[in-house]
Amino acid sequence: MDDLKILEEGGLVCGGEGLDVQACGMVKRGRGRPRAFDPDTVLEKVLELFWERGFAATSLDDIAAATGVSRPSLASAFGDKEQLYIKSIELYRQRINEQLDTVLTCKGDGCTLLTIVRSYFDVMIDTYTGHSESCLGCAFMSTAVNEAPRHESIMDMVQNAIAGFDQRFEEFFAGAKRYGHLRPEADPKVLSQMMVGLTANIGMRARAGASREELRQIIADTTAYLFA
Amino acid sequence: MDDLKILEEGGLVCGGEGLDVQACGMVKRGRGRPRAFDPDTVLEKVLELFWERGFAATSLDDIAAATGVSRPSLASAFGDKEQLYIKSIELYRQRINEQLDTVLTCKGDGCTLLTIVRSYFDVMIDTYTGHSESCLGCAFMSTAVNEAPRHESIMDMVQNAIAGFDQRFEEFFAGAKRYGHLRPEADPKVLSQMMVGLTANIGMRARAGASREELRQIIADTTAYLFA
DNA sequence: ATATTTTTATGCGAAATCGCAAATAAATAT
DNA sequence: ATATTTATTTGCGATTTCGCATAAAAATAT
Repeated sequence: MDDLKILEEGGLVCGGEGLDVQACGMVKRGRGRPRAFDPDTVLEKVLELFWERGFAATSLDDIAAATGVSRPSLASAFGDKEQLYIKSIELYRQRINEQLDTVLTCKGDGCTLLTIVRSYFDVMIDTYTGHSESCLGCAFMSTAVNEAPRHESIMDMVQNAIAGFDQRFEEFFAGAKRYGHLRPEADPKVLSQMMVGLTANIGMRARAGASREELRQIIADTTAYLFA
Repeated sequence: MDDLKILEEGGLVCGGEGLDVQACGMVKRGRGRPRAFDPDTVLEKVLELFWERGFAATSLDDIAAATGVSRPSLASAFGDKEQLYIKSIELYRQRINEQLDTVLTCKGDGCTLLTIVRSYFDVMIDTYTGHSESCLGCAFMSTAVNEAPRHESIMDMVQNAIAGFDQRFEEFFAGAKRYGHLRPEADPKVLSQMMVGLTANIGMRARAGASREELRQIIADTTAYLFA
């Protein structure tokens, strides 16, 4: 039964009428009335709202209005407000992690540490400035960190995310060092902290209205200093 | 009349009974009933609440309960919730700025760039971890930045604070360079960004529960890398 | 067809939240 | 003393907010 639920949640929405279940892909629809919305699409919209307004200032009514999904339906699909928030931020995190997979690897020709690091920051700057009219910045730093002291589950998620970033950068620099792209005296842990620091810096500035160009300039200068 | 108000707000509370007005200092009390509370003391408590819970999750009732000052009195003394928040954060900012005055200067003997920078971070780490049972971090980064997109006045304050920090660090490093404490090829602007980045890094980690020792270690390593 | 299962729609209720207004209290000015 | 000024107290009212409970709807299973 739980297995079925997992399949449902992960799956796409089938057309419905005369469509063969097999042709539709993995999903064997369960018993009752089907969802009228796609959870991932809704979660995307939810993330947008929480990202801009923060957790506390976003009401479930706001979310219901923006998604067209009623509060009880939201609750039954995602749990209470805190769980909904966490699921939406996990979506954010997952999306960033996928981009990091793409960006934080050496792709053969003309690929230096500096170019990799800069392509990472390109991704982050786009994320921080690209999704809305208003200044969003980093959803983690700008909204989750705010709530951490009073919400244990959010605190756990934040700690987890930070640890994940740390590990990822450390492995990246350790690899770079192994392949001789890094001076032998450079410490992967220290460079990781620098990366997180620069990321935090531009994340904060982005939410305070800094332009993409401004942020790019900061990154151009600081990465040149650290990695050129 | 406006002058008088300013004097009141800035001044100390006089004992009241047989005390000579002159002996009490600058304050000539106005006409009506005197305040039953000291605005600065109240603002201190208000800051504490906002700092821990954030702006949106802190109600005026919470504040009234914690300070013993009724909501209408708070409103008449400080304005609405947003203004109250801003005034409490300005207190935070002012206190940090005073500490920066103390810390960001060369005090003669055995004073290197590294020791100055580290004493700066000592101050910040104490600020971020020292004021409460719970993990507070940086009041700006953790709470104000969250609200910036939806509150113009808070956005202005955040931009102002960031610009102030930038300027301060730039002047500091420019001075250090003038006196030969810095390699000629080092750029004050770049180092300023590094400082802000490291500050943002530990501010975020502090709110996520990082211990003082953990933060000190990060700072010891990164500052050694940058300034040793 | 009928029963079962799951989702949706509607609405209630209790609590919180904030601004405001009226009455009271405590000081100074004349 | 009396008037004036400013703060405090008390409480109302409108709105928001969230969880929950009940009824209707839409699918599948038998």
